[in-house]
Amino acid sequence: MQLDERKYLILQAIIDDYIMTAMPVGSRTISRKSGVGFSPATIRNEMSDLEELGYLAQPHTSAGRVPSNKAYRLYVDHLLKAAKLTSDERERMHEHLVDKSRRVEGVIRSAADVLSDATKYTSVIVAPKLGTLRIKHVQLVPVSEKTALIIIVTNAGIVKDAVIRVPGGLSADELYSISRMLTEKLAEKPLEAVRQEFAELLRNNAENRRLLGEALQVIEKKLESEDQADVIIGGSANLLGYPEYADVNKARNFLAVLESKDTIRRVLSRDGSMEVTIRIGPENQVPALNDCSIVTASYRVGDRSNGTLGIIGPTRMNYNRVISVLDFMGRALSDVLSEYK
Amino acid sequence: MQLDERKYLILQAIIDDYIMTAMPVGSRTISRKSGVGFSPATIRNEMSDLEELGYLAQPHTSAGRVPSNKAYRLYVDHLLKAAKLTSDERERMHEHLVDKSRRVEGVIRSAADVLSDATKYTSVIVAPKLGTLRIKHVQLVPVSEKTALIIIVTNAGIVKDAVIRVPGGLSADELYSISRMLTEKLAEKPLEAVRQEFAELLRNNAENRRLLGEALQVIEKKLESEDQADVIIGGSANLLGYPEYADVNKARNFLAVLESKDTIRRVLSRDGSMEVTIRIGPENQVPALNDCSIVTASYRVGDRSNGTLGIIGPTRMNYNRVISVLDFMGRALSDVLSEYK
DNA sequence: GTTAGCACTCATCACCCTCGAGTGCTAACG
DNA sequence: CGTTAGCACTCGAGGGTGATGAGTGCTAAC
Repeated sequence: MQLDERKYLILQAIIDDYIMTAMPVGSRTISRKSGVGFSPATIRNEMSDLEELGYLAQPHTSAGRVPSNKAYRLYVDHLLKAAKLTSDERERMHEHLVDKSRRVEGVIRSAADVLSDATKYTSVIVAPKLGTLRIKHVQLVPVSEKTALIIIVTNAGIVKDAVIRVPGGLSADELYSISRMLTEKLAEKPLEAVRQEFAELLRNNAENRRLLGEALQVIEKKLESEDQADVIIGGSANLLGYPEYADVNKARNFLAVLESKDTIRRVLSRDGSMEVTIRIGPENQVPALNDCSIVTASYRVGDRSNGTLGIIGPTRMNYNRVISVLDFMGRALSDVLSEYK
Repeated sequence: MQLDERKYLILQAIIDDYIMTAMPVGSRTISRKSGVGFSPATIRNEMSDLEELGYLAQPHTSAGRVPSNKAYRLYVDHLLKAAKLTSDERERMHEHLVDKSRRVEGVIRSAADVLSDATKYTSVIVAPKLGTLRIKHVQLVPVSEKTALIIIVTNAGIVKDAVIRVPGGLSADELYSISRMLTEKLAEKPLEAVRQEFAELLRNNAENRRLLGEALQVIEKKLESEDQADVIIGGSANLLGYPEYADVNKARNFLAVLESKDTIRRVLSRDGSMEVTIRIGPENQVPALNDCSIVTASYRVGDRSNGTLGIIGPTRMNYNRVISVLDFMGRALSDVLSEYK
C-alpha cells in the first residue's frame, strides 16, 4: 500500500489537530475540517489504512487515533510548510537578546529565556566547545601568599578561571612576566599545539617547573572537560503545563534529566551543522527522553567555534513554530556574539 | 490556658509523626507511641485544647490533626533537640565539596548539590555580596581591534568580566599599563572609595577618558547589581517527590519561583548572621512560598564578605536534619572558600 | 484526672450505571 | 468502484451509591 495524496492530507490534518489538542483525533473532526471534503466514513477507511502502515495508533478501541513517531518523522520531513515569524516577533526577540549584560554568559542566559518564552517549551543552550577554541590571553593574579588565580580568556570571549598554588616569594611583577610569556607562547594555538609548547616550556624553565606544571594541568582540564556551567537551561517548568506531564512522576524524571547536564550535553552536541535538526522520541538515544522530541540548531562565535541551541518538548510538539524560532535565534545569537569577537 | 509539660510532649509527638508521614495524626497513633503513656481518649482531650490554642488544625471532622505554622514555630524554637550528623556523613559531604573543580563557582555549585542530596529538598546558595568585597585586580585583555575584555578579580576569588570598547590603536602594552594603574588605584578599596578614585583618574587622564569612563561604569554595575548567575539552585526536582506537590499546578508555581532568581535572592539575603535562621510559611513574605519553609545559614569568604546558603521545602520539613546539615555546610563552605583567599 | 464505650462524621474506594465519542462493518448509492 | 449512510459495538469518563474505616466528641464509669 502506498501513500497517496489524500492520505498525506488526512495524516497532516490529524497531526495538526493532535498537536493542538493532545486528544486522540476522530474521523468526524477531520471530516469537518475545511480542506478535507470527505465524510467521516471515508476518513475512517483511510485512517484504518494509515494505522496498518504504522502512522497511527489507537490508545484503545473506540478512541480516536494518535500519530506515531513514524508519522511525526514523515510530518517534519515532508509535510511541514515553513512558518514565518512576524517581524514584530523577530524584533522583540532580538531586543531581549541585545539589551542584556555585555558578558558572553549573560547573552546566552537571556537567549535561553527568550527561546523558552517564545516556544513555551524547555530550552537548552550549550556554550561553544572549547576544543575548537583558541587561547587569547593567560593571566595570573595573586590572591594570597601562596595561591594565584589563573585566568584564561579564549577567542570567543569566554573566561575560565581556577586557583593554583604558587611558590612563595613570587612578586606580582614576576607573575606578570610569566603571564606574559604564557600568553605569548600559547595565544592562537589549538590545544594540541598548546601541549607541545608546554613540553618545551617545562624543559627550559626549571625554576618554575611546579608552577608551570600546575598551570598546564588546569588549562588542559578547562579546555577539555566541558564545564557543567556550560549548559544553560531555560523554562524548565514550562513542560509541566502540558498534559503529557500531568503525572508528577514523569515530570520528576524529566527534571532529573535536565539536572544531569552531562546527559543534556551528550544529546545536544551530536552534530554541528548550522541546519536545524530534529530528533523524535527514541531517535535521541536517551531512554529517559523517549517521549520527547529535541530540535537543535547551531550558532557560531567568531569564525570557528560553535555551540548548540535547542528545544526539548513532547513529541507532540509544534515543530513548525519551534523550527522557525530556532532558526532565527541561531542566526541572531551568532550575530550578537560575533560582534564581541 | 497554658501549655504544660504533657501538651508539649504530645505536640512534639504529633509534629514528629506528621513530618514523617504527611498524614493527619490521630489520637491512637500518638497513644501507641513509646514515651507517651496515655490512652487515646486523654490524648484527644489534649489535642482538642491544642486546637483551641491554635497549634493544631483539622482538615475535616473525623480526620486527624495537622500542625499549624504556629506549632512549627514553637517546635523549632523550643522542642527541637539538635541532631548530630554521623562523622561518616560529615566526611562524605566534605569530600564532595573539596574534590571538585578549584574554581569558586564550582565549589558553590557542588555545595548546592551536596545540600540537596543530603536533605532531599531544594537547596539555594547566594554568592557573596559584592558590596562588601574589595577589588583585587583589574585586567584589560584585547579581544579585537576595538574591543577588550575587562576582568575584575575580587578578594573572594570571584571573577567578573564584560566587554568594553577601546579606542583603536591602543597596543596590548598600553592596555597592560592601564590595567596596572587601575589595579594599583583600586585594589583593596571598597566601592565608595572606588568612585572617588575614579573621579580623580578621569580628571588626570584626559586622553583615555572614554575608556576609563566605560570601565568605571562596568565596575560599578558589576559590583552593585548582583548577577542572576549568582544564585545557584540544586535539587529543584526534589520537592516533586513530596505529597505537598502531587498537584502539578503547585509544582509549576514552585518551579516558576525558583526560576525568578530575583525573588530568591530577596528572600535569602534578609540577614547575614552566621546563625541558622528559619522562616516558616508566610514568615518569608513571599506569597508564592506561603506553604514553604526556608532555612538559611551564612558562609564567609575571607574576612568580610559572606553569602547565604539555604534549603527550601514544605513547612512540614525535617527541620532537625536540615538545620544540622546547613550548620555543618556553612562552616565547611567557609573553610574551603577561605583557603582560597 | 483518666479511660472505656459509643454514636457520629467524613473521606476513600469499589461498584454500577449511563452517556457519548468513536469505530468497523455492511449495504446502498451515484 | 469509490463513497457514504446506518447501525451495532466498544470503551473511557463521569456520576451516584453503599460499605469501610479512621477518627472525633461526649458521657459515664473507674
